[in-house]
Amino acid sequence: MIKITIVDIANIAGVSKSTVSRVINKNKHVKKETRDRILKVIKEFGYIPDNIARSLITKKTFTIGLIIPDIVNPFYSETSKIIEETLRKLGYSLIICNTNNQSDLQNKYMDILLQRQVDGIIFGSVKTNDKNIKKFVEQGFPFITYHRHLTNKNSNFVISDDIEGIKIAVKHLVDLGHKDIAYISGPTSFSTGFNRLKGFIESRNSFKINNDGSFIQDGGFSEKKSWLATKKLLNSTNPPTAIIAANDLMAISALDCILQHGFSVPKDISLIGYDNINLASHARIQLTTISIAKKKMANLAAELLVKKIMGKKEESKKIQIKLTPKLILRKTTDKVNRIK
Amino acid sequence: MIKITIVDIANIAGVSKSTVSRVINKNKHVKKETRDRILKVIKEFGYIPDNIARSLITKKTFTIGLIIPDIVNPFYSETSKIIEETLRKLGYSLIICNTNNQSDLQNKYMDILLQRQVDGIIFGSVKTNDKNIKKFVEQGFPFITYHRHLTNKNSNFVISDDIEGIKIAVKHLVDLGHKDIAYISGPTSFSTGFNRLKGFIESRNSFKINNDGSFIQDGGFSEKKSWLATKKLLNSTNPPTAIIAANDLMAISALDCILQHGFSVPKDISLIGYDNINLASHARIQLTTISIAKKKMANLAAELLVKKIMGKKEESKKIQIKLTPKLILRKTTDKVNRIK
DNA sequence: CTGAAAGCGCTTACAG
DNA sequence: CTGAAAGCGCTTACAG
Repeated sequence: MIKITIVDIANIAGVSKSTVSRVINKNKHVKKETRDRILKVIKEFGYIPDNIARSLITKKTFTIGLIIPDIVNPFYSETSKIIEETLRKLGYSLIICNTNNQSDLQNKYMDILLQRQVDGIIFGSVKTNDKNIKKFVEQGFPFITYHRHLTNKNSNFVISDDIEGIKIAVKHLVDLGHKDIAYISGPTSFSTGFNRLKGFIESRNSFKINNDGSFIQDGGFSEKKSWLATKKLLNSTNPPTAIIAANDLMAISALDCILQHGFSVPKDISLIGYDNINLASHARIQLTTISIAKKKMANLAAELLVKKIMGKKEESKKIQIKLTPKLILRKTTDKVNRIK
Repeated sequence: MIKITIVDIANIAGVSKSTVSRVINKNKHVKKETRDRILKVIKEFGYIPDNIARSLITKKTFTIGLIIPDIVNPFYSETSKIIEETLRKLGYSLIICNTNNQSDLQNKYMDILLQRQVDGIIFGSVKTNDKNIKKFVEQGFPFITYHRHLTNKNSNFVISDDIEGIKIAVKHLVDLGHKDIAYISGPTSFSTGFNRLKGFIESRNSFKINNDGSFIQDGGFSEKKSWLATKKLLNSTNPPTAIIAANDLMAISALDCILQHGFSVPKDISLIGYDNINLASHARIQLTTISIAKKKMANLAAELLVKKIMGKKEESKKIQIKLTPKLILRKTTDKVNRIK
């Protein structure tokens, strides 16, 4: 199949390629008859302008890169879908990159995306102190993070208020009479892990409940680590009556561990997750969790980044949005029940 | 930030841009000293060749489009991840497109991808008779389908043997003494739906078990429809003792329905899914299912498409691969137990 | 309202 | 081993 170009269309329609270009770009200054004639030829020959050639001049590729840890993680597949949909409606395509939380891979992806001249990058996961991404801030390269943020004062982000989220969870358990509440944390190198832990410590102090150091266990945002952390909590001399996990996957893994050890949820142990992934509401899971407005978050991240790229004046200032999380009550929390 | 180009590098290194180009493209015919000098300048100034300009000449974008129904469906997120990883290692980027099974959206995406000059397209979902995609076959545009195939004799695909898969499921239930086996089917406009149903009918006949017409219910590959189909089966005068669902999400939805109706699995009703998604193995699900070699499938689809694009002679022939599925025994099937 | 010319940042024969 | 020239398929001032 021979490629048909703007010159072919111009020749057939008996005009110059400049005029054809004007028609393609919906420029007003073309006589109606000329425009109609050209449009007809374009349709007849199924001409599609070459975006590569266009991009070379306009310096716009209408492509955005999305860098996330893992598309298999439901949180990221759900938000990716919203981002992709939002971007498509705005005329952009999405290049997807899974880093598996490896920073060398993330750096490689950043290079690849820059070489491909993407118009901007959305990060679904950043370490709070990521040096390479921080460079972007100085260079003025358009990017935004969602879910997690950088410490950098001028970075753009759309996140959920993670400190507040854990406070809501602790308050719920305290209201149910729990005083021995354990927390399975995520890595504090991420703002999510850091802020959620911060929220736990702060509210534990303000409620004056048991602040046993062993009640804080590292789950590394990993199902396996969470399982092991839970086991440790269950086998301790003073096991907690409630557990909060820093995300749902860890909570569900904790649930698995608790059941396998012969305990019952919520009778023996109350459990709260975080994120409200689809799986959390399944009939056999019914996990009480903290919901973050992930659709809104994803949608805003995509929309605001595009506005920034398009250079709307109002959007040239920094984007820093914090959405409010809320408690989703299901079947894994109940009044404290001290068997011992 | 001013963009640094090949001309800048050439000037600084005191050579022509042709020579710089040769170095970038790892062309042998450059004197070692010259090469080293240029490489040094490139590194010093952080020069990154512009892929857009390159693509305009080479007609290669090293970009592949992936068209799938829904990245949130675990089957597609898991296979997408493998595809993305495989492609990255081969130097390609992935543009992702969610169609939600809407054919107009699929057509729109095909136009977008063509305009962006992708080197090829991977389809994770095709209707067996899709006319627009069939056109690609005639035009010789490089593409491959995985999981589902077109009827077209010359199309490229990597699939799992779906007829065989259901036969394995039926045989397992028959071995457990089941004679009243229901089937919740997917749309037959997809090869998966068609072949799995075909497998069910064929093996039901060959085993000479109850071939009641009402035992085949349409679940449309939808959780909601599956739930309703299951309800219908449970409320019938002669309910089945076992149910096979054409995919795991439908099976898990069926499980939910069965439990909510006060029946027990597998005591009252045995249940088999299809696909073996991660969720199927969860402690609270434990779904017996048919596993398809999805990682291998995704990996092969990506690898073979790239080979085809690179024009290796051996790969210029059509790619038609059928992988063998297998039974994954868990906790949702048991010997028949006729309570009535 | 329309066209000729320059140019985007590269690669690729063609010479030497 | 290296350079000058042409060209990929467009857009964009500049003229008229």
